[in-house]
Amino acid sequence: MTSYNASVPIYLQVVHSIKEKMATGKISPGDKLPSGRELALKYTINPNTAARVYQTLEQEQLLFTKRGLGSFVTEDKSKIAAIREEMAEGILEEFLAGMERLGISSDEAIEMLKKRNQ
Amino acid sequence: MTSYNASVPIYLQVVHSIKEKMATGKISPGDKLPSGRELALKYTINPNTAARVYQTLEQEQLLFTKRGLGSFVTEDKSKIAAIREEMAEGILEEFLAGMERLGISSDEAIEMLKKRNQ
Amino acid sequence: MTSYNASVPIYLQVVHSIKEKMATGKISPGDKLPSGRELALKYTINPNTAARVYQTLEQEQLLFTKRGLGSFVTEDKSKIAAIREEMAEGILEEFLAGMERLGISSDEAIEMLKKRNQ
Amino acid sequence: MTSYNASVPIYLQVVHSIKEKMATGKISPGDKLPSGRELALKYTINPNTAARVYQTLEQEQLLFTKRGLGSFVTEDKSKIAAIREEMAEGILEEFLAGMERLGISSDEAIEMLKKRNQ
DNA sequence: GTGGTCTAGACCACT
DNA sequence: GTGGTCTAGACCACC
Repeated sequence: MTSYNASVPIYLQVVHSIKEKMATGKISPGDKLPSGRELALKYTINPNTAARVYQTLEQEQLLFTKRGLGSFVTEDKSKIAAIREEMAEGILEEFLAGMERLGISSDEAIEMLKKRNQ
Repeated sequence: MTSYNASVPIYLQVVHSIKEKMATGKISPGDKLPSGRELALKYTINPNTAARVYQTLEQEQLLFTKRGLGSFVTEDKSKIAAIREEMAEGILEEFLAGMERLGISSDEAIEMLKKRNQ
Repeated sequence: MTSYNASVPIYLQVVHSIKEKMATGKISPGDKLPSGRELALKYTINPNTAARVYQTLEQEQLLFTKRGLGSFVTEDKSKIAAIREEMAEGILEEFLAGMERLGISSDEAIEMLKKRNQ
Repeated sequence: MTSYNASVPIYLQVVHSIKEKMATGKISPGDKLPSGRELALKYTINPNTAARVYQTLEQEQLLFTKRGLGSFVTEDKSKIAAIREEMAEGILEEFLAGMERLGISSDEAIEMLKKRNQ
């Protein structure tokens, strides 16, 4: 997590942070995730909040829990690919929205990118 | 009372918000800005923090202040144009950085944009 | 408590005093400046006012600040040379202005200086 | 009086201000000066302080008082000329002192003046 | 320890 | 009314 944003619930911030680690390969399919208590310490959040983080990720089938063993990143690589695309999509949206706020069209934005990339 | 917020300082957030209004033409050269006290009320910040906002913008020569009259957007349109470019640049940077974090190159990012734009 | 003093703001007085030390070589490029709290004690001003002093000098790129370490005189000697000239210029202006108020021209003022210097 | 300086007694500041008016011809030999009470109002000082101002100027024979009529600028033009020189001398001293603080000699200072005067 | 930010409230100068 | 300055005291982040 880079910067704290007051309007987004903490548990979603942590969810996002973990998704990013999955999407970027910092954690891989099958990897064990820290325990709820560890997560709570790491992000200095309430254990209940930590539990909610894993609960949310589990609902999205991005991790599975083995009773007594802990939580693990899903083995389903397509899921991982999906969140990667989803995050890319989000970044793209944000980019276009920011540009539009400045009155810059998608086409112009693409031109700027190309120029910069030369 | 309100606990300190770690992320981007409030005064810079407000500075950014005003810059955006300048860059997008929502406020124009010569326009009077709200008084420090009004700004403080509008953003529910302390008058001193509001003062710091205008102080920062004045240092960047984006506004000028007439004692006892208020603060006004600079008449220098080139300054306004400059911040528009600067902000676009910033958004662009952030976009590329986010994409890179996902392991997506500039070229790929441009392709994604094009596809989306069709 | 201490009643407000109308003349030159304290923080600018201190700024000037530090600039003079830079210009005269009493403090050199890279030197560590006293901490904000020390400065506050030294000049018996509020820590916030002391902070403003360094903040002002930093904006003029005459010092740089390392978080948690302190503030240091800029390594850029040209900046130092520039303020020396700037201060000399200011003194010169004040001199000529004072003489003019007495109805003494620049030429006459130079003559007086020469005479005195013999 | 332009700027308030805490270290100089108020009555001397006012004395200086009046001397300047004499030296620059804003008030002329024989002119009537404001009454003590008027002076006190004008500079928002205590009437006793105002009295001390005139007392000081009278000691220097720069003004004389006619009982029941008020205070008047001395008719002795040489006195006026003297304070003009005295003030010029003071400005000159201050100039050289300031330059010396910057490590600039009298000769160099004169050179700077000449250059500027071209 | 360092600097950075924020609040609360005061007084002043200018118009 | 406006902005400008200053104080007092708090909390946070970095080292």
